[in-house]
Amino acid sequence: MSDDEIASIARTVTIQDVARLAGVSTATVSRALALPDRVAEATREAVFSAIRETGYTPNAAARSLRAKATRMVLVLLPGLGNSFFTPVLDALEEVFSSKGYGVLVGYARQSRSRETHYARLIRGGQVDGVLVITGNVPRDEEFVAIPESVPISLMFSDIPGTDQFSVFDVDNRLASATLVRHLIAEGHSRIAHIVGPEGSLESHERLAGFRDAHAGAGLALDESLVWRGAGNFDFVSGDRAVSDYLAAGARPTAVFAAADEIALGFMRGLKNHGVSVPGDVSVAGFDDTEYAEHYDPALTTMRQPRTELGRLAAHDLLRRMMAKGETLPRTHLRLPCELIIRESVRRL
Amino acid sequence: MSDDEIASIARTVTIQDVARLAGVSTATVSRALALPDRVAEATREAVFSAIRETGYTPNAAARSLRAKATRMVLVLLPGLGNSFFTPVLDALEEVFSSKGYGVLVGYARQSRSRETHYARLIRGGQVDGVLVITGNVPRDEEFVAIPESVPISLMFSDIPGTDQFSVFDVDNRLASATLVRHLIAEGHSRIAHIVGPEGSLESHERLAGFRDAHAGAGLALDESLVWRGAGNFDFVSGDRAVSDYLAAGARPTAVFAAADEIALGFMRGLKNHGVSVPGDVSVAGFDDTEYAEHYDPALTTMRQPRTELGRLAAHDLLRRMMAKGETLPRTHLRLPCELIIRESVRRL
DNA sequence: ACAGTAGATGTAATCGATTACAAGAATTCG
DNA sequence: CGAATTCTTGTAATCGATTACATCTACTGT
Repeated sequence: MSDDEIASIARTVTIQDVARLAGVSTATVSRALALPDRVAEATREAVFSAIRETGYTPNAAARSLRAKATRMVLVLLPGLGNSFFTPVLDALEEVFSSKGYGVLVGYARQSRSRETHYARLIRGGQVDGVLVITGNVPRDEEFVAIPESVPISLMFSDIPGTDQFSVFDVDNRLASATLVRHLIAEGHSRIAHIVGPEGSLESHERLAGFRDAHAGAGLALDESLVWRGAGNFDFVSGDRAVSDYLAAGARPTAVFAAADEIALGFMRGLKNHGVSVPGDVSVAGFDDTEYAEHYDPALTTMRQPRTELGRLAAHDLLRRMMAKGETLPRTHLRLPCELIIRESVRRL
Repeated sequence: MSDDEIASIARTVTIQDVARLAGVSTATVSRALALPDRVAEATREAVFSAIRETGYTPNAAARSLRAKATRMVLVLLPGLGNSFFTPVLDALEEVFSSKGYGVLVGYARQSRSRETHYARLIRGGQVDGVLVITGNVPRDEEFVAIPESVPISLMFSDIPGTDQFSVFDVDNRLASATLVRHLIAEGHSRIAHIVGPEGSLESHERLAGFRDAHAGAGLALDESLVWRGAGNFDFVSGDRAVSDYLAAGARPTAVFAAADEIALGFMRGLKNHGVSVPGDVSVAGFDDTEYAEHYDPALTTMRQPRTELGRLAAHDLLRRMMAKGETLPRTHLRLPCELIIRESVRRL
């Protein structure tokens, strides 16, 4: 006990202190830690005992400086507001921390200074790798390019026109079409779509899939049933779409929202106007977030394999970070989505 | 453009490169950056121009080594499964990143190796401060004490018997009693409580508040209406409590769940058995997470000021980290909760 | 018994930025 | 005009760990 107490009060313990106590050089201490079988049994024990006695922990900054690696990855999210991201972050933390990497989170909300902050982090060598989730790669005020030595991967959204980054996503267009085809198969022919936020590639792709399904079924698409104006993948945007529904001349029998949160907000708003789901109108979402299953009514949706994609992206990034020097060819992994049928869609 | 390209391809730029290009010493470059008015106008411009040309960004590890500070804070959460934490993390990231600090997230799920990992991070000087949200301070395999030089604050849950850390929380007992008093005021006298996970201080306090309210109102408490067995603050635990409800001899007219997620899971489970809320039974939660408002029926609950508590805790930690050397007296901040009345509780 | 080899350990350079100290240049003032 | 003061800049030590290289010891085989 007194040992521990001393250790916690004394000035930070360095490798010098350990070396002195063990009666060896700092090189030997370092080796005992990094390559235990390259030091003699007795020495090793002396070193470990000294380490225990002093409570020594190597200084990360010194190690990083020498090794040119920080064992940190930066995960950039658009914010945590949407529960879509939580299992992703969960999976990432799981994999990275199990390999001894720290996970730095950054929210890439629309803020210039914040973007600069994160660009600096990357260019300052503070992180060994970056995962950009549904967003853009940060640039600093001088728009200086990110060094290629730091591997960057994108998740859930590609950046068109670049071949520079690895991508882990799903085929939003195909998944969207599959879902809408299901609605059609259930007997719906007047289907509306609450489009996701403008400027988002996923929104665009899902809308394309919505059109594909109509075309594939030889169904005419009423353009007045394409409801734009969602500011985000959130409740509020869904709630706002209620007015589109109420204003529609001939009301749709089914509504496909570009995301679960939008669908939930929409259904809640509908309820306030006495419209029942799926009695009066069927509703489907996209993502299969945790709340989709537990909402009342439980939501029919497309499941994105978020946890799996997170794990795979993490392992891929790990591989790249290890491959010091050579740059591996970019990975583009697309995992299939799965149609989850629940209560919010009724057969006509 | 060619400049940027060269900068991104060349080996990492150091202060030496900038000094050489600007025709000054590294000391001058460093000063131009840190104390601009201590270098001559002309020199400063030469330095900045060289920095721009090379795309130089100071190496964080080198700076940390010298400065003995990393400008990183560690935020330990029990996991992100519960949406309770997202606004907290949001607020923390907001404050810290605006002050140039990076936020490292760690999930303190029950895992020995993970705990060791984070304890090492702290002891290795990799972070300047720590925020432990609803959990314990990590210890490594040797249980060596955390150095006192790293400020640590706790959020939402105190660790009884310690005076070592600052705490930012609410009076769970009082808030719980207030909520239950509201139920009583609405005419309920048979009230059940779905107790939170065992071993959690908040669970314990909320149960105490539940009892206080009964005692205060001179109401006898039927111990068979204290439902334990929740594994966590989650849907599943709420769903599990449905069997307690169904098995109850004389059914309660209101149920107070120790957390919103539990309440939501409980209501969803009830629905599957044809029990309606608030028609057949009233339900109240605790926390006021985002979904409480948007659920159907919208949930009556106690709001914890999560964002505000997050901001205040962040600023306090920032102050402590700046105060290099002296240790400031610990802060214990309690913010009041607010009763949010919605649809899930019916007047009897 | 001795050259050759393997094993263990120490010496010192190195990573990149910061900063105390020194020194030189420019300015002020009596 | 010379001394004192202020500005500006450079030199070199420093932060703590890693590692190439050198050195020394202890075996091995003939």
